Amino acid sequence: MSVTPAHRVSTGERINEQAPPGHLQRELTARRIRLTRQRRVVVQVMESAARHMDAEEILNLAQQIDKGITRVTVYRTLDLLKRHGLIDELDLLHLRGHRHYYESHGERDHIHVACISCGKVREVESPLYEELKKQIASDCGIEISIARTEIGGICDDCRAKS
Amino acid sequence: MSVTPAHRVSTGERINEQAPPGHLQRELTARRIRLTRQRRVVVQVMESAARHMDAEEILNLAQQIDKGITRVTVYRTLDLLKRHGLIDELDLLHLRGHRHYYESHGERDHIHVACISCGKVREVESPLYEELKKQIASDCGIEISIARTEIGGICDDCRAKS
DNA sequence: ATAGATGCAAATATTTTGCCGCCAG
DNA sequence: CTGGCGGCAAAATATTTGCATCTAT
Repeated sequence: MSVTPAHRVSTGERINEQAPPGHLQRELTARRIRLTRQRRVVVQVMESAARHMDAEEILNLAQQIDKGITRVTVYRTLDLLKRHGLIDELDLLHLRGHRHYYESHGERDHIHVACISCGKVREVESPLYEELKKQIASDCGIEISIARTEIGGICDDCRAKS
Repeated sequence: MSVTPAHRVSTGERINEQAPPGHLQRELTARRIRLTRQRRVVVQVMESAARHMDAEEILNLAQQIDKGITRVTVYRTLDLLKRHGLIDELDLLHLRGHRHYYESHGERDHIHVACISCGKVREVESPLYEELKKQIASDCGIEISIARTEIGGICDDCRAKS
């Protein structure tokens, strides 16, 4: 049994390998949630962009598509998506201040592994993690709806340099 | 193999079962860090109080011991302790806004399991978790120094009520 | 038609900083 | 004695809210 590296590093990439395109939009429609022009744009940003964007970045990308989108709408839309469990809110161990990061929620939970020296963030999945969650669910008598794991340390590259 | 419930619920209790008293203070002395009157008080609060306090609560408790402690000093001291890896900073899944919570770091990492309905937070340890961390460390080539897992869901009690 | 969304501006909340006098070592 | 620390006030960030207007369904 081994961890599955997602081979996706968060610095600058803009690829979404996980959720099918239009996933979020379809979820909203299914839930009878009003699809405004602005929500479409924010959702599009969340679907097509890399993970770990903070509200500011999301706003910038959204305004690139449609000037008439305000910060407030971004916050409100993120909150909406969050409440429906469609996106996750992370802090990535507060490595870079107290910003919050958002990412669209894929099928399976993944673990964020960050280097506290260079700031690279990898995402990994592991069967062991799924087992752990099952065990906690049964031992604590809880029906798990959110699970978040963030791990920090020094990566090989950074250790080699020092 | 089974999860070890810590039987410690975070709502209101003020017990520290984990670190020996004076642990933080001794660490600071060992590291040649100046021990001011104010730091002593904040450290005392962190050592003797329950986990999951936000800056506001820490300030209140500190001022109960010593009026002349300001919010700024609390923030600066928390930052100091954080930088030295002596306390952890959590957000507990942002269940109650964007506050940050602090707890003094015990020997072993534990998982925070929160009910998103009633807000209760339990802490559990699990051998499986230790295994998972080892696996990630070797598979990702990283020397882990921080690990944080937060799990949210509906607890039995709340499910029964609805 | 109308419930619910957005925009604007202002309010809140939270955390950080500059500067200067003070104290632990 | 002296370099780091704490207090004060103000700044910088980050997020939320009230209200009037607009729009998706």
